[in-house]
Amino acid sequence: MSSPDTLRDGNASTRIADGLREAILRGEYLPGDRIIQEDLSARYGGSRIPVREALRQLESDGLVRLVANTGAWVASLSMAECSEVYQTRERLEPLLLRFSAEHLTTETLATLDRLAHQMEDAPGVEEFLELDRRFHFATYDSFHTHTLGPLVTRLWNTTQPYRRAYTTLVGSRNRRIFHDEHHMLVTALYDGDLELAEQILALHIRRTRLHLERHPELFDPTTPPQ
Amino acid sequence: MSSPDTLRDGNASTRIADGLREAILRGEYLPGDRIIQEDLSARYGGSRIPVREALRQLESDGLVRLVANTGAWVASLSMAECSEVYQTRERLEPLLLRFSAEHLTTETLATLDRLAHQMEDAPGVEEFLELDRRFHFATYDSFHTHTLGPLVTRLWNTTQPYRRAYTTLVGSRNRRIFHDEHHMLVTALYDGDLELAEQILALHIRRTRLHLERHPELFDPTTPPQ
DNA sequence: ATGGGCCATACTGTATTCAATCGAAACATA
DNA sequence: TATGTTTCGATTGAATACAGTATGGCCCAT
Repeated sequence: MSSPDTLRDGNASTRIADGLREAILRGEYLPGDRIIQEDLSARYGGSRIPVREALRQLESDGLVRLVANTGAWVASLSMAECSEVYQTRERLEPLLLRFSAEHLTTETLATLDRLAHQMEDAPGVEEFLELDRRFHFATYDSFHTHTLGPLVTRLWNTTQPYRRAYTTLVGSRNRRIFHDEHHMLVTALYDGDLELAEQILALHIRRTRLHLERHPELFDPTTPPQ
Repeated sequence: MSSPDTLRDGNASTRIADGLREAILRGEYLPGDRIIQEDLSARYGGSRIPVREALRQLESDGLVRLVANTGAWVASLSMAECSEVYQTRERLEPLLLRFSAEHLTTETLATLDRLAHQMEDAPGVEEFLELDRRFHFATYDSFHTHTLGPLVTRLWNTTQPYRRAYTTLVGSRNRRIFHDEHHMLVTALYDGDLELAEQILALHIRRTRLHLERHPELFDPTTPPQ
């Protein structure tokens, strides 16, 4: 859905925002890490002005927390907040899936099937996460959206560190049902049964949330300071 | 949900972003209007630096469209995009209502009832829009959310100009059912029937969307230039 | 007239510079 | 020792100044 490290847009702030976003998603920065403007200037080149604009952007994206006159941190979620995001996804993504599925081509279906199988052999956490993301976004890509697509992307982004932490923690245990759900989703899409596809996806997201909720130790314990 | 013209945060960019956001919501700027950085500097004081940061913020909020090296415009929606927002709301707001309704107090219920009745006597478009917004956000306010509340606020904000245009166009025709739905919602909340309340709200949003879709002339006809 | 190319102008993008603020460590005091 | 206070360094916030880019109008050729 997003083309990474494309140097699109001449301007530096977009380049920096994209770079930092990818770095956060890659896990290069962790939730709670302090972000120093000067460091980003040095890393991406340029002065602090475009860095500041980039940070504003990422704040609105929910990836960075800014406090006036104090600094910036990589956003962190409490378990309740993460659950909220997942419950939001549970309502939104089935709708996006429905929109997109109406325009699904056989090539895309083949791709989905391939991705679902590749995931079963994913050697490590990073490959697993990457393939999972590509799988789901492939189911959404057939519909050109203005609001829903970016919204869903945002919800995936803010929770990415916790998916990584969880996947790292539990290894490949419990993955069987995860893969099965993917295959069931592909089958439902293949059959053109959108109602069923929506339900499978909702359950898939819900089950993942319930698994995450079994591990409060992964999350920020602090009550967000309002 | 947001406290307007509170001079919170010492920093200028937040102040400017809040000011411009409110101005757009008040209809002082219309979709498609060009925004000149220097004008905002003059209007809100300060240099262009915080103005630029504010514009980045509002871009992520979906209220402003930025094109590199070219300029900024108040965001405009095609009818399809507006419909998409409404369909998104149709899925999200019932969830938020459910979360919030669990903590609803009798005072809030009384407020809701009062707002629903006040709306019936709203003398003009602005009062009507304002009361409608206050009514719905009052149903959501009892739950302190991290993601869902701001998301819903955002969806309301981006479609605000079109609600205003529609309301202005049709006057007070067809409003009866609108008020009835509000009263039904209050009753369902009063009875503690969350399932029903969710359904009423979803239908309320859906019916509004269908009404809007009868007036394509209100929307931006252009295909967004990618 | 009409279409294409060139230039001026207005605006945006960014670097440099200085001012304001926060937080932590050192110090004083009870 | 515990607690309040002061100072100082690090970092953020913002203004000015300059560089880069797009756009609209003008001129000229057809």
